[in-house]
Amino acid sequence: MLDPRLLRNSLHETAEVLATRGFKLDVVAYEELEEKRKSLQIETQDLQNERNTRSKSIGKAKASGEDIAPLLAEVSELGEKLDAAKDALEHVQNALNIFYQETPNLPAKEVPVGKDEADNVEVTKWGEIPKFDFDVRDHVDISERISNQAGKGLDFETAAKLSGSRFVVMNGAIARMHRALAQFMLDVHTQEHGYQEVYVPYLVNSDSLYGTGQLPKFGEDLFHTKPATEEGQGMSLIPTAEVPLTNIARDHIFADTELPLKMTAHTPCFRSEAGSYGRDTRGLIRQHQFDKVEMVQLVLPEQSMDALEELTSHAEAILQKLGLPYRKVILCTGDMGFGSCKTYDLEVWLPAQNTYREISSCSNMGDFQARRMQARYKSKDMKKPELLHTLNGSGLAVGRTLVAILENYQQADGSVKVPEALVPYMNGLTEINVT
RNA sequence: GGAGAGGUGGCAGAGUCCGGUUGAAUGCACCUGACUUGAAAUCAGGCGAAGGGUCAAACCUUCCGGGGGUUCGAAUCCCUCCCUCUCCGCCA
Repeated sequence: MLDPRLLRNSLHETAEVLATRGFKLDVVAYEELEEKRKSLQIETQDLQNERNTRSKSIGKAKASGEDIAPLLAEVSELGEKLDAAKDALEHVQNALNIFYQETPNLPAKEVPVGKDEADNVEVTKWGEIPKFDFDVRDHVDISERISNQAGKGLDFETAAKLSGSRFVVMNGAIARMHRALAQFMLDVHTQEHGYQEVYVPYLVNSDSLYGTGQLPKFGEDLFHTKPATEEGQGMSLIPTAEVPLTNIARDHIFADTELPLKMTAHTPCFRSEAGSYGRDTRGLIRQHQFDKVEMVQLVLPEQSMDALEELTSHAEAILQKLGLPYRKVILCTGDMGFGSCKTYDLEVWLPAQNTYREISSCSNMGDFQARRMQARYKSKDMKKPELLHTLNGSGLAVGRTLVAILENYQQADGSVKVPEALVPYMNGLTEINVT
């Protein structure tokens, strides 16, 4: 959520900036509502004031034994007026709330203006793109030749029987490497990057989803145990650990000395991928369920831009340690997520696709989520608590990292080398052989 | 699943039976000042949030888990939902 004052005080400038993200703010409708809100609020408060004053005098009169019947008669129609004013105000306020809730964050000034993915700007490239003197296989082909008694390394057919499309069963050394990757990432972040390891719920309530911005606008991307909009509170499967990790700060006031707070968690993530039926149907790239190691930082406002650079470098460190070539792009205004004011994507090289694919997304959300969550901090010389800033990033998406290793480390005979950094996590195994 | 207790300011904790001047006693924490070489201790004062209003104030409104109701008036009465705790049962 944006600061309401931004819309109230500099509506047109704000609308212009939002337009660079492809968001059309209905300025006329907003102004009309805001004007109504103001007059209705003043009217309502005046009526409430009158009611309060009269009620108090009734109380006094009663206490001193006077007859209160005439006083009661005076107030009789006040209640109806008040109710009408309240209803009208509530109506307008609800309409305004929709504006506030559905308006995305403002991009930082340095974010390149653009329409979509194609306008993202490459910042850096790392690593050598591997050259193969044989026909490269994609991770699905590779994994089919690495099996165990239970089945193929990546078994999509069995998963489809169990659950449906976009699920996977992993077997043997592939499953082992998947597990090893998550352990490795957690160890690096906790031991080298200063993150606190956290275990979180995978089912969350709608307040949490609202806090990080998934609701009310993006509910169809999630799996719900029952409709979250219904009364009675259905819980939803987390689409990312960002949701539980960030909401730890909800309705909390931190001492400034407690910040920055850096947290990391390994969780499964669940996404319905409602809008992507035709895309990435083969392999592990786009699944309804995937594992991810997430990093979240809660920081002082003036530190959040530096923190974004730092957090992104933490995700890069994993790719570098694994020796995976990647590039870092800054997302343009049109491609950024709803709550972000600046986002870097890390894209790993996938030989079989002959292109870079997203493996991490690191965002500074500014105070956007904090305002929704009422996540604040206070220092000794501050009179009032202020909103803190939140950041999050994948460090990394585990499934896609597995894909990248299988494809980048494949050898002519179909075997796959284990990246050096991962060998200790694979019980000393240096190579996964064809079976 | 059964039985009971409870959700109040940064925290702890009164008030709820018998509705009125209670945004809320008290303690802790915190801030300012006095005393002190400094600190501690002591004393005096201050100290919730959101919104409106103002140059700034004054001032006004709302908020005692969420929602609804009764009433001129609700932290206090009624309904409902959520959550926490204790005991019993079941269980990884």
